Amino acid sequence: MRRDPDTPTLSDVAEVAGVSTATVSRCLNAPERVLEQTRNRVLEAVRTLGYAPNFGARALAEGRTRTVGAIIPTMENAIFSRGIQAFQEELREHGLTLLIASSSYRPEIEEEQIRALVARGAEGLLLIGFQRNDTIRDFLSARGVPVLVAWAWQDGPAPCVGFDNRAAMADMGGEVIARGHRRLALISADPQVNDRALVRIEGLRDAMREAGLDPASLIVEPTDASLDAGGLAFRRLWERPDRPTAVLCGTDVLAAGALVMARSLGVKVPDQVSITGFADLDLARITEPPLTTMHLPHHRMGREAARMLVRMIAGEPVDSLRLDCALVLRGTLAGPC
Amino acid sequence: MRRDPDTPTLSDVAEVAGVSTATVSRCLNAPERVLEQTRNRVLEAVRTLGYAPNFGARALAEGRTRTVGAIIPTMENAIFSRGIQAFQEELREHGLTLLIASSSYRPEIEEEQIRALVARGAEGLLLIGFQRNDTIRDFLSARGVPVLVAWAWQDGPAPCVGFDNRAAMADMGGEVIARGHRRLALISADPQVNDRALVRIEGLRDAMREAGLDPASLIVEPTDASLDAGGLAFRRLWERPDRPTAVLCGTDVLAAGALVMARSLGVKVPDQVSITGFADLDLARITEPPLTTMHLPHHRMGREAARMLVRMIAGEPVDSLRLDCALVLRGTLAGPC
DNA sequence: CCACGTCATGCAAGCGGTTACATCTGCCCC
DNA sequence: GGGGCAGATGTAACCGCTTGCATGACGTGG
Repeated sequence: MRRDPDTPTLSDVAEVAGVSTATVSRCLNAPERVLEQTRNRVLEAVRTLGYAPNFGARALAEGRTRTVGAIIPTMENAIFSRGIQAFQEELREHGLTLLIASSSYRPEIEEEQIRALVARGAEGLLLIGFQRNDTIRDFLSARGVPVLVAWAWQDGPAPCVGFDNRAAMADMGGEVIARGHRRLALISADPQVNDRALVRIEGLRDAMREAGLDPASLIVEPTDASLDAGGLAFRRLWERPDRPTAVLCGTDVLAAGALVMARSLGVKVPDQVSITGFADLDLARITEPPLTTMHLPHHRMGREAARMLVRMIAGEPVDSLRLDCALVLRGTLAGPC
Repeated sequence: MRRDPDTPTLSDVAEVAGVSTATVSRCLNAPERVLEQTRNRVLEAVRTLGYAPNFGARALAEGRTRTVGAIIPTMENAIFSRGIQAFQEELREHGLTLLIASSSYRPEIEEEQIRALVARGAEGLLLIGFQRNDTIRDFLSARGVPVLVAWAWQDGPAPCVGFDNRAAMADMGGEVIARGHRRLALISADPQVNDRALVRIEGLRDAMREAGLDPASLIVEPTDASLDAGGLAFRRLWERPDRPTAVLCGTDVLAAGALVMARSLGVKVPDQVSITGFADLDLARITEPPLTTMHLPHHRMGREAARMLVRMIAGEPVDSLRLDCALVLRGTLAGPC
């Protein structure tokens, strides 16, 4: 310990106020249990000394850190930052602080970060998606850290809050097919490392099957989660001999990238090709034409996630929560030409 | 302390491995000081027990938390999330974890969050902008917590890393004026609570003065930092009898909102009005036409901020860092009609 | 063969709080 | 007057980890 020698401690305060450390501690944590006169004397000492409690000591003695952790793929994607913002706001109202880390969509980094946040005293963890290997699962359950999965909903024992990505994408697919499209493509994040992407692919295939189309005819174009990557994926699709008439995208970011690329290729949307997004971020409203997409209640999800995690930390049981999505028809979907 | 009785502690590990707690601690923190054979036995015990160190105890004994805090107005705005992402990545490489909070652009919340993060053991703080009242300044200096201001650069004693918002906006203004515009408007965040916005206004006035225009003729339209708010501000400007020929915006988000509104009002950009942004976010490339804006090196800033803060925490002196911005001419700026 | 250095490990004293329990005081009532 | 009780405060035992110092084993050179 090489702490600053002039940082005052509880016992410094106690000495100045002429009381015991117990009394000082009570003044700070349960003022009503101390005589007003004594309390004033103590608070005066606190003030003159500029005392503030030592975090480590308090955490050790009290057995809790009032801190929760969240690990998201990246803060750069608005799909996460919206929800995390709400999550943090709600946490704050419960007196909890947020420890945050990002995994860059890499499972090994996620694992490292899980360990790091737990080691930093996170009392509960918010994670994205269900995909996770057994060693880290074991670690988590051995440590008894409550984990809430967000941005995804799945029937099962693991507590989660999110959307039924599969059903939502099936809805979107149904809508596209209802417009007469038969040759569909999907620009998606890599389903190997992103289980939300995986179930969205499945959802789209469900819709095709439902409509009597061959799910195997779906062209899946996996790519990174960036604007430019979406654009490049679109170009690859467009260069195919069996060019699709509708390009669905796993996220708005990919769709926006596709749209920009279409524009620069001189392809008219939705006249020559339909494009759809997923998430209904701000950017869905600023593209031209504005993006037909699936609205996800990010804000609500973030808040609910915080509430659920608070209950889980308190040891109360929680039920997973599935939030509704809503198709938002804007300008990028039409019938095939 | 009401900790879970089956969470293993150092001495549990020590017992299982048949060594002292000191040896276990060394295995974890200075492996080279322990015989390989012993070390393996200990690590084996760590694994089977699922041991992870108790944060409070470690922080108390070691006198540090390896945690830094950042308080940003909101994570929803990509202008912050980009930089924070990079900040966190760099922090991780130094073995530090990020505690994050948001102020919603409200000084009193920022103050509360500063206290909260310091109480949670933040060893250093990243804050946005210089505006801050004295009580909280005193608190910070009394506690000796290093503070780095980011997203803004200003000559002065306070360490900071960012852009010269004033000069950058002056550049943008110069460019607009050079195209022949004389009636300028600026859609800006509220300069009362946002010092970056304030100096950007000043920068624009500098450019006007430089060009022989009356800086008082600048129409400033203050508003919230959202897409819709930008749109409404644009409409208010457009309804004025002395309609501006160029509408500069304090951020890309506002500019995108203005652009969308212009489109819905049937106003052609840049033929009837020029619009410029500030920040060069992804969304600047997806508007139609794409946005002329000021590129800010968010990523670089986030990384540098982390490096500087690490040095500050180590007690080393740091120099403020001014990063260069670059005008990006795209499609929303032209001469007046 | 012994003095001495090196290296691995153990012992135990903190680190700065919280809190169960003990103590003390003053008061009420029988 | 003494038993009992309530309320304010003090005492000290933790909480789980790090680390300076002590210990003991072993090897080396004189």
